[in-house]
Amino acid sequence: MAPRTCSIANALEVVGERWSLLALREVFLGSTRFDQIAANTGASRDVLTVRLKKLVASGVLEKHQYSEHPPRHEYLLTDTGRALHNVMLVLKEWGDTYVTEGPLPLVWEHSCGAVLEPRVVCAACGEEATPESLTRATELTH
Amino acid sequence: MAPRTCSIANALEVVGERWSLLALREVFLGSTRFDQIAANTGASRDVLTVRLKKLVASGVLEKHQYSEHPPRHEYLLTDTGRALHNVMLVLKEWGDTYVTEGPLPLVWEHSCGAVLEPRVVCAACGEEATPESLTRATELTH
DNA sequence: CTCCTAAGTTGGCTTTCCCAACTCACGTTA
DNA sequence: TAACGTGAGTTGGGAAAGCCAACTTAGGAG
Repeated sequence: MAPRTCSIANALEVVGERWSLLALREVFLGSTRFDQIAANTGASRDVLTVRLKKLVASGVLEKHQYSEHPPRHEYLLTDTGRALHNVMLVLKEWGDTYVTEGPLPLVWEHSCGAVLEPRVVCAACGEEATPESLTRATELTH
Repeated sequence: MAPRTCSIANALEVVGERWSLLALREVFLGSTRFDQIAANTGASRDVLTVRLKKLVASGVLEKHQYSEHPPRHEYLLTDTGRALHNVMLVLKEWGDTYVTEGPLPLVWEHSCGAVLEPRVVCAACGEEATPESLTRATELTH
């Protein structure tokens, strides 16, 4: 049988390879240049080249020349890329809670003044979206 | 310089390899047996064996024997694993919006009656957590 | 001139991945 | 009791991807 098609698989097709999300993390944190991204992620330069090319081709990042003499570029988030911020927040929260030991290496403060603890809620009612509160609205064969 | 330590990297250390999240998706969807997971993800059986072992070792899944004669097992989510539901929802939402073309292959309905559109909000104030609404509460060297 | 930086490229080696076929323990069917 | 089916992996061999360090190229800076 053919594997299930779903948007999780599709999303991972774009950002699921090693180093892709970490490269994006760096851009979110303001390290937009190749050497910074390489140093801060630990990715090897050749792989990083391929990842960045793919992220640009997928419309997640764009390569922007910020100096002509000498030619220098930086990688910037597109709207599509900025939308991944959610993913990183939630993944970070899971890592904070279940994986990272000791003090958290990165903490965000929300504009309300509180340390950010992200919650995933239903846009319609504002209640938390738990596994139990969801039912499948499309039938799947399997 | 040493790469940045962060919970995103730590999380990806556990669930960032190819097939890990898709295997978890299957368990969330109720396909808890090896052959089902293999068929529905498309992962090769040897790699899937390694991934499932790692997820069990990491405390994300547990292997439960549901029949003694014949010996049969299924993979069940631990609390740690269930907490990844958020990640999948948000990743799926991103894939739905920016990657998947045509009709969405999987749609959830929330208990409030609406089709689920997940939003990531600050637990303290309930407002959406956007990149602009956040400031770093810890200093990082780089 | 020589040195330095940014942004990759290249070569060589190692590790993973993929696929199909095989195993093994048990049931079931005839 | 022999043949067949099923779940859950194992195994072998080739293809692809990843890692590392060194090299390149284009342009300042001293």
